[in-house]
Amino acid sequence: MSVVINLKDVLNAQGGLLRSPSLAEDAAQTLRKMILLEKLPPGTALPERDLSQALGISRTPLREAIRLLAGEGLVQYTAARRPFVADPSLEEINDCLRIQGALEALAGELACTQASTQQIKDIAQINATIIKTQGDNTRLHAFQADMRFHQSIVKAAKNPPLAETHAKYNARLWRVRFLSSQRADGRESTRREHHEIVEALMARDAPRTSRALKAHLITAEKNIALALKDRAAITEE
Amino acid sequence: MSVVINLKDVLNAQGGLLRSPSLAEDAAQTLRKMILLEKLPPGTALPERDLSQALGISRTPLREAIRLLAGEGLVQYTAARRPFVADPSLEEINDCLRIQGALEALAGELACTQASTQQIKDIAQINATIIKTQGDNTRLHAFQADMRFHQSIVKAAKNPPLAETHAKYNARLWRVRFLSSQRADGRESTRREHHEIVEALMARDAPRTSRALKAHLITAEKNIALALKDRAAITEE
DNA sequence: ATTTTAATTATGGCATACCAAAATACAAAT
DNA sequence: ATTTGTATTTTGGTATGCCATAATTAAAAT
Repeated sequence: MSVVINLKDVLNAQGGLLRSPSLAEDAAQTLRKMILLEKLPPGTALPERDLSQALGISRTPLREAIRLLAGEGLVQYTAARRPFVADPSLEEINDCLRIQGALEALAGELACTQASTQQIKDIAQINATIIKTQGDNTRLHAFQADMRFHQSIVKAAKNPPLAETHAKYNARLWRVRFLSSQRADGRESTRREHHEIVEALMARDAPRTSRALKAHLITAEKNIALALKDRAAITEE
Repeated sequence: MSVVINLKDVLNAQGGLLRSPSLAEDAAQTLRKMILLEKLPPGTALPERDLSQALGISRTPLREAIRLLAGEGLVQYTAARRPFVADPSLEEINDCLRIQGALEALAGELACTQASTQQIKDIAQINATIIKTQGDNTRLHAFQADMRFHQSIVKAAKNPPLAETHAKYNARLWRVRFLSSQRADGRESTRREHHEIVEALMARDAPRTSRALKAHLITAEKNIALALKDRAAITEE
């Protein structure tokens, strides 16, 4: 009798409880990160063979991963169906931000009636964390907390399709939002706006929450425009 | 020398200018229609082999088609990753309708500033067509005109990502909206609400347009609930 | 008759091979 | 040197086969 090792058990033992759903989803996650961290800058071609080889998988799941990212708007196709990392114009980014604003405004309204008091407390708690982390030089953590803040509001709306669509636009906007979060400018207005959002939620005042979230997204739009202008100036040096 | 027939030319000659993008997209469109017309009722299993054979293609493009539909929410997966036609609960449908309402309200607002006067005229024209077609016994045409009405508003907003997301929710809601459009009840309120939307657009009054579209979607929500209740009563007979 | 368990089948995930079309490199002509 | 035409290579689309696991059926035990 030969000793048969169950590879899956080994992997599960290694990675704890985190299952590996499929090579395609893993690859999608890997590529997502690479795109957002600009290891794959906007405009980069994504040839199936090279990428699949680089990731150590075959073309089939890699292809599927690319389609997933295309569905999120992170990847586009040329007329000849060649995939490349999306390179959104400022207009397109603003288009997405307006959508995100409308989605979050809806989420805020719904949260006012749907959220449990615990959920609203949690939201306030996350915001408190952001303020505390303010001084840290590790901006990444603060940024991630900010993402969690908005996600928790959407989650509190208890509308799964809304959460799903919101998540897609989040992925699509992650890169530029991270970029903009590096700037110190908007920090104070962000703090104020977050406070207003939390206050409105705690008062369960739907119109006020909606307004606060829309205003917050408009501020984000401005900050991103500034961040991109700075960056363009740096790039052309 | 043998006579080589270029199959693509033959097909293009036959189908006019409509190119056949890929087997996957064709299959997706075919399946979409079958789902919406309930030739594939909610809950139906979608085994890759059977379906691909039925459509005369291999599993690879069929698989891709299914993923596309899953991205639209028309197809879901069991825990064991077996795809089946989505069977949304009334809650989920309402969730989607609220999102659609927020998206269309945004579209209406944007259209007030972005749409050309010609586009607004076109929208009014489409609505006029709907009213004229009112008496026809062929409800399908009226329904399709209604879809065009809403789509043209979204198009006039000149926000491509918005149009894309709106289209996805349209696909997702097509079946129940068609169902609800078969009922005579809401017809008069639909007419009135459409009129208000057109008026608001022509006045380029963004808040009013937004309100009118939101109200319209809430009416749709009510009508769909009634239609589904009727249908449930019929089914259990 | 019901529950357990073992064998069988069905199904999705993945790798691979081939093809047509597009992109590229190269040669020839001007 | 530039352009044009042709050969080569690259690349996405598709078909097919194998594998592991889930679902189903059959058999056995209680």
